[in-house]
Amino acid sequence: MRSTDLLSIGEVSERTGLSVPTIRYYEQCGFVRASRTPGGSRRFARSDIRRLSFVMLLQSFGLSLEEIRAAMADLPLERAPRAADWRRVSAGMRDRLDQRIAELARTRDMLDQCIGCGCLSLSECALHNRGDRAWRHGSGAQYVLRGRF
Amino acid sequence: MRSTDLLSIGEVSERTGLSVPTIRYYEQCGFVRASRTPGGSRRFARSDIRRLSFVMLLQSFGLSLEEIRAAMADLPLERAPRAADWRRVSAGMRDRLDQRIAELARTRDMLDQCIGCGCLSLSECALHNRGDRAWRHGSGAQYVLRGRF
DNA sequence: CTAGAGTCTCAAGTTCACTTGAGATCAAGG
DNA sequence: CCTTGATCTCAAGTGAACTTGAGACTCTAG
Repeated sequence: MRSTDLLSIGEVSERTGLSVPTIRYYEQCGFVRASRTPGGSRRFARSDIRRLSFVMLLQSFGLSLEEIRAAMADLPLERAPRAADWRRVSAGMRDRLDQRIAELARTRDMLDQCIGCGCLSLSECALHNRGDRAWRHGSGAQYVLRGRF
Repeated sequence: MRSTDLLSIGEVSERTGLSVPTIRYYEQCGFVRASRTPGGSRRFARSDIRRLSFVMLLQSFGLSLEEIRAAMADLPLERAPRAADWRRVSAGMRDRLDQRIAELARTRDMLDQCIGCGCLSLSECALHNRGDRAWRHGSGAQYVLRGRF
């Protein structure tokens, strides 16, 4: 084991906490690309752990896999990302995170206000209308409006 | 129309932005309870709009319908909630919202730090381990770890 | 060399949160 | 009375994100 610094899918599973099938699924989604042994078993680079951890992090922010794919689009798949690559991607996330924090804080303040003044008219007051752009936007299937981070 | 202050499902749909089938679904979930006309059509109280708006709000925070059900559990279904009822429920949400904001802020700071120092070891550093309680918690099906707000 | 653990692929199942469809019924204007 | 639009119920379909199962192959310790 550890002849080179390549990892089996089981090792990656232990280090990330992701199940083995999930890692295969994520490879299929394009988040990582594993090389293969002559026999056909996947071998992952150490940097893939970082990649997968990042996927999990963005997921905890409420992003869908598709959004995560977009966010990580300019991390090179064919080689281990350099610090500069990570910096670029993470900086974008930082901005979105800031925005989301600000939005939640705004919502909290409005909640305080509505509760405090006793109006409670969530449907008419700013509290609900804060999301106007999103509701009823497209005509097609909407499905879940996830955390949207 | 508007003989009493009861609303048809279409009117509720227009005022909340929810589709008609979704409102029926939410009734089935127990978020609202509509009375019926002799003919069998649903009639909603005005306070049900507030209820549904609140559901949408919590959903935008990333809560699942089950979590929302739990959060709204002590809003009385059989009568229009009073200001005091809303205050109680909203106060609980306010706390969770505060916690979530703090958690996101912490994550942002750690992201800054990791990016800044160049370590980028999301898997070992505090950034990822921040969520330790959640990962690999139950042995059964986990499915999506949604926004978790 | 062999037993057992780990992997492989591919297909099908599952949960959540709805949406879509079919066919019947209700409600109100002309 | 008739038509048109809203509503009803019930069943089945959908998309996302995985999980589970079946059957075969690989790898490594003894």
